[in-house]
Amino acid sequence: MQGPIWLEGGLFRKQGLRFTLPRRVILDTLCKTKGHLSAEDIYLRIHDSYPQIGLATVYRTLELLSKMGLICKFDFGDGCSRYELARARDEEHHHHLVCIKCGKITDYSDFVEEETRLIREIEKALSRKYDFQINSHQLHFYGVCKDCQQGNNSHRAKQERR
Amino acid sequence: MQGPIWLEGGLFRKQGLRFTLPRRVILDTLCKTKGHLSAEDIYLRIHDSYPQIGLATVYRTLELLSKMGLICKFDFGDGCSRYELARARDEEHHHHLVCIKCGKITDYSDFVEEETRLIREIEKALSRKYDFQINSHQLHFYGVCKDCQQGNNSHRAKQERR
DNA sequence: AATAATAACGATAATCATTATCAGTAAGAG
DNA sequence: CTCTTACTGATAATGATTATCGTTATTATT
Repeated sequence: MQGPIWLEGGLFRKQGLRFTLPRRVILDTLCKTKGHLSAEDIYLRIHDSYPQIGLATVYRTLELLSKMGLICKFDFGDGCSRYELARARDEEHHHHLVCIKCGKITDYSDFVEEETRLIREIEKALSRKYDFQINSHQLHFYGVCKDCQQGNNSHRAKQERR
Repeated sequence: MQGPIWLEGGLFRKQGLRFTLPRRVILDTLCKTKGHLSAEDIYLRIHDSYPQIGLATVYRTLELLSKMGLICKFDFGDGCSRYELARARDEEHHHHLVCIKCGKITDYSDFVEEETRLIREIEKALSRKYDFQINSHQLHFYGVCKDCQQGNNSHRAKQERR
């Protein structure tokens, strides 16, 4: 139950917030699993070791952590938001391949250097041209994963929604 | 009430589907407004000239058109899906700037050539490496638009959801 | 043309993710 | 020790989307 950045909860106290058990546990869960978890995924994982936690608290906490910039919220179009730990600037950045059949999400870090360079340029130019203060971006590729190409689509239960 | 590609509804009949009035009207609406419309936006716009149409039909039709590849479904994180006409390969491609305060979406076409070139490369490489058949991609930039930077955030009514 | 088969419709109920409410608990300030 | 307020969990409410169902309209078949 330890994390790198938020350790000791200084980040919270600084803002008059408290670094409570639910918050610690949720951050910890995201830290261990490296992303793509929905609120309910997180709720269920935590439930084993901490059955009293409420789903509302999970949602509330995710919202808070997201606003604090500790986690990122993604929408891959499968009907719910998914969250992952925000990586520090120097850590390895990655983007996502989303299978439109089984919903599986594959991280990739290939090309990120070129990507990042181009995206930085774009951000700079767009900021100027449209007077738009850019905070973040998301790049998702959609397609059919290896397994689903062979008709073997037995991944996520929640396949056919939306 | 005419569109370029789907005219005469050959695309529909080819698949045993019918090119009905609701479908024509919905495509037409998307054609006229160039995108970013939610299902309800579309429903309301159509309602003036075609009050009998049902919201369920709008959703059903959008789903169908999306699967046919005539329109694209986007999720900008504001709590509902948004749709726009799929542009032909040779038409001008664009991406989106999303204001996290007022929800305004700005299209841009700057840099698309470089972008497209890089994205094609990435697609090719990822397809090979991960055995992933890539169909489409989405690139969104999130930030604060001109108006909202000045505290003047009087855009969409549906501002503060999510 | 008459009929059968089926695509599509509109209304409405159901579902599901998310948010709001509310009463109770616990941490920190004085 | 008490007061204030952040936080919690349970539960109700909301809102977007989907499923259901009886009806209508189109195409195929006779």
